Amino acid sequence: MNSLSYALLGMLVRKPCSGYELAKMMEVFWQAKHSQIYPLLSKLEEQALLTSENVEQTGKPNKKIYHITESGRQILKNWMSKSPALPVTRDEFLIKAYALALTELPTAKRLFHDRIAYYQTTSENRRAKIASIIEESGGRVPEFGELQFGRYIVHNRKLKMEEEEIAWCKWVLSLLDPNETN
Amino acid sequence: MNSLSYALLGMLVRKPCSGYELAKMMEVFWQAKHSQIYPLLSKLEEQALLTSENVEQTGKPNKKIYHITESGRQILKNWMSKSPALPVTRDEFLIKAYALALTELPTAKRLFHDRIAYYQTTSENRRAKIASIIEESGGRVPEFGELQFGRYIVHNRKLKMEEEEIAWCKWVLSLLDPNETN
DNA sequence: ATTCGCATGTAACTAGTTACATGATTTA
DNA sequence: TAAATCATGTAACTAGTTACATGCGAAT
Repeated sequence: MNSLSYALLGMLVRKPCSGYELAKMMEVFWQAKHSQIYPLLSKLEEQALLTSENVEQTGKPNKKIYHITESGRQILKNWMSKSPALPVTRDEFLIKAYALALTELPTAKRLFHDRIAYYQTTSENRRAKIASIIEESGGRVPEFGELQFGRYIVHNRKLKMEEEEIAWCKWVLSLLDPNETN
Repeated sequence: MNSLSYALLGMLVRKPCSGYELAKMMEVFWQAKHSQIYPLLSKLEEQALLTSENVEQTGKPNKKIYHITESGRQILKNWMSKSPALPVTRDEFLIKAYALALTELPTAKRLFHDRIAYYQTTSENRRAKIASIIEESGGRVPEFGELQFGRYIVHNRKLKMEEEEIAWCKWVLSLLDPNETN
């Protein structure tokens, strides 16, 4: 049982999903590839933490919908109360920021402008996502105990992070050229 | 050449270091283990991106100090101007937050309180680190072009992130118990 | 015409972790 | 006296990525 296993179980608590859907939903945590997800789902099914159901489709490939079992739910709940492993962020951009003295000013500025553009896009998508969660919850913020609560707080965390990144980039740009308004 | 290679080159631009020191300094980016770092340093030396110097010590084990070469510097500079790979954050805590509905309220609250405690410690260390960088720069904020600039902005990014995490945890706690002041 | 979305899988590889191995000095 | 710091390395393993493989329907 690695953290990806728990992530999959966690998403299946909310609703039964196909591997394909899970791969897309994994974006909130980190982007696991389908080549890692599919074999893991099989393994979790072998361990009876999941069951699967084949769904025939027309015009689209058939799919396998996974459901969490009671023992899957138990294992997840158990793991929940243990103190989590330290987070790891692997971000090449920080290496570039660290070694910034090596580049020319225009290159440095471009790096930060591109970063802002990227996070502007992701944060807009994030706001739309949060709005859709609120909509799904009948137009109000989900409360603890409701299935949507976890999703709601996690996407909010991500949004904050994305907005913070933009703010930091703007701060660095202001240091890069003290005379201009970026 | 993977991102860890560039991270090592980047840190060696600032000053020559031993593998042991580099392993500790890697904390700003992510915590790479020495078992990954030592063999990589050898490989980078084979490729002539680094040179090493043996330093005999008394009372302590001897060490190998690595220096970046001109071609190492060139390769790093070249990589700098390319657009960076997307950041990846693997954080088990987010999985727990997502599946929060599965736990009882006291467990949920403990999870967030522990998280706050952890980031309170790291953010205090971070502030000390930033203060020491400013001190090293003669008591003022380093400017673009100075070697310390990159370190300064990166540690500031980390500090913001840590403070944001605490703020988010407090927000979640306020949702968990709307009647108490956390 | 080509690319995108749907959908699932395996094979080969690279990256990262844990454990093994050693050993003196310093601090709690 | 137990643990932490300094210091470097290898072996065995797990986790994650890239590439291979297939194929229809819809949109551009």
